[in-house]
Amino acid sequence: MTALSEIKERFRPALANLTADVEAALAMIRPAQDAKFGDFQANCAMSLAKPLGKAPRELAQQIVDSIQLNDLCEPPEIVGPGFINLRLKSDWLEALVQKLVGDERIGCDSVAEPKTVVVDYSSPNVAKPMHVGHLRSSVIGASLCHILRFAGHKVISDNHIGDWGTQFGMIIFGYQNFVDRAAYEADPVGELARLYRLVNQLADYHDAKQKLPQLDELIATAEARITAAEQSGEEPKSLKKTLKKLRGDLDGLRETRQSTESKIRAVDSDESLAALATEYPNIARQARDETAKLHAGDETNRRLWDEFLPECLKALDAVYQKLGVTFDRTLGESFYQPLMADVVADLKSSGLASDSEGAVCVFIEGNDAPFIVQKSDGAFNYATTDLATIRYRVNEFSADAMLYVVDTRQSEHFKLLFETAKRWGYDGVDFRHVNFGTVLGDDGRPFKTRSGDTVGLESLLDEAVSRAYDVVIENDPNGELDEDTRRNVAQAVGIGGIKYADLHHNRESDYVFSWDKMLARTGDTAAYIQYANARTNGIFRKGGIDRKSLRQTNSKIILSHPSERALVLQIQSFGDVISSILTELRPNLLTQFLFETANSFSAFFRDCHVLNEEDESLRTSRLLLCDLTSRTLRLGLTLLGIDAPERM
RNA sequence: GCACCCGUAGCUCAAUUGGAUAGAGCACCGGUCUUCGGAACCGGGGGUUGGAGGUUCGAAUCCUCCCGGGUGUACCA
Repeated sequence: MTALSEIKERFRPALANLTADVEAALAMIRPAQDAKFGDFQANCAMSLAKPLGKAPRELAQQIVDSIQLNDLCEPPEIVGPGFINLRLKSDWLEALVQKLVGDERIGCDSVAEPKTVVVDYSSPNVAKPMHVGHLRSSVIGASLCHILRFAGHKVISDNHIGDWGTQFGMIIFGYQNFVDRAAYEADPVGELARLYRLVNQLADYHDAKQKLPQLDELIATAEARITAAEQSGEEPKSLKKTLKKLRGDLDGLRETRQSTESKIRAVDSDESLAALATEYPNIARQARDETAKLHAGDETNRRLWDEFLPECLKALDAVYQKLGVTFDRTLGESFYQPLMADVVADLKSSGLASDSEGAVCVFIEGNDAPFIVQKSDGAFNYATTDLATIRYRVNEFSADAMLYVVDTRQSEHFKLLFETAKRWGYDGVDFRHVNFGTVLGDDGRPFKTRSGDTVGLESLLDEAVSRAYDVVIENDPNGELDEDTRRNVAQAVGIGGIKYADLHHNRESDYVFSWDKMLARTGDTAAYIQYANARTNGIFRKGGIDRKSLRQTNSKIILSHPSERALVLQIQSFGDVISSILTELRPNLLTQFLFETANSFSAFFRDCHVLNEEDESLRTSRLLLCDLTSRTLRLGLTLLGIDAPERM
């Protein structure tokens, strides 16, 4: 229970008499935006008044009069157009906190109806090393799993890895033609990654060469259009617009041409690459053929796949270990291959899918592009896999809900997927595309290295830890921490910093990646919250106080100072925050809560002495608050997937 | 062309989904310290929420138009 949930229950019967949609009205009872308005505010009177033909303030008074709040709040105030301002009575708040100090869940109730939720996140392609693009999916997905599980749901986290796509054909082809045995023996995954890049580069090269003349043609046409428009005698206003559009197109084409050219130049300027390019003019098709052979059950390719895959998985595991992310299942695309033909046959026989231009498609009205479940060459694609996956998850796990923590750019795919799945019979499943924005560099473009490559995730994590280690040393000039502790703190602060930076942004927006902000010694960072927690630990260490037995004393909580009151008011809202996250799936609500909690603690710590407090009962009460704060911070960080070092 | 998204302080981002005077962090300026842990705390300046209309008790949020930017768009995932 939280104060807010209790207030809502008191309001419920009164509001039920006034509206059919009680939940909507209850949702308008909220924490006060400003402390001067009290602790909570009910904003429902204004919107309810109109349909009832009443004056809002009058209605507010009527609501207040019909509710029993004496024990809970000071007399409510009706202000402005009809706000109802509520302030908790101190003894009620003290009694509430009294329960929290002995409660591992910090007042957060388990959900009444636990659901089976499959969370699909991270999902890298095993053929290429993980990069910064996988960060958000992994971090947000893992955090949502923790939170859903904590709330009482049955959660199955699933890493839907790409282990069957066209990229694998590239590796196989590369391995058969270009492998460096010694390098492969020493570091199989490193060599496979090199082969992938090589084949990809050569394929891109030929593709670029082929496209260049077309591009030049397009550019010429675009230029001609601009000239024509300029001479068309169009009205100035609309001409300006037309020109702007045309010039934008032209710029885009030129940019494409430039990158196309540089791909060609990169190969041409390297003698051995150029030779390979000449030797393998059809490398893209050859790689595709290897993929097709693999899918068709070719023995050699299957054997290679069996050989490569465990190595790739091992490499992924190493990254996940550094990141501190785990999965219940790792069921990749290959796992669903045996089910694919049935899926398509089923869709066809039920009339959902039909042939079009040689491909098997599901058409959803209102969408231009069809949902292609089988390509014209007979191969299946990710749409097919995703449908097979849905069927499997419902059959095997009895999934009630599926969350897909995937880049927002794939929203159309999921729109079509969910719609198709519903028509296919899975309309009882709660599908959610938990979309997120792109990680940008400080130039506002997707985060890349200086040379234009994507940033490898593993090196990113290593750098974070190493930078954090430098900060740890800097902050510990007297060497109070031993080397092991230093390393642990660096790990927690570095990895935690990356995660926190990611999670504290609203997941739907893009954000700019910044080392300085993530690991800053000041501000809204993981380190700030970890530090607040470490400070509370310091108090118990210094006081030689055993926290377990402290909790068992069951001493009375005394709120003698506004900062104490503010701190507990903040902490008791933990359950409200968790329940918001359950519906909105936004971990940034939790980072915000933790930052505010750490802030409130700092104020409390400044204003209220703990160890030096002479009044024994007040001292114990404050120690209990320190313990409660620390447990809240630790639990919150854990739910984000961030470690909370004992000291730092 | 069509569809979707975004534009908030110098910078990076919030804003409980229509609530009261739009908030944080960074940066900048000024302050706190015989430190229960200074990786801390307090104060200050900084805004026509891209622009113009509209809807209503009330708009950053909803509607229309305009300006600026991004993404996706038939067989990659």
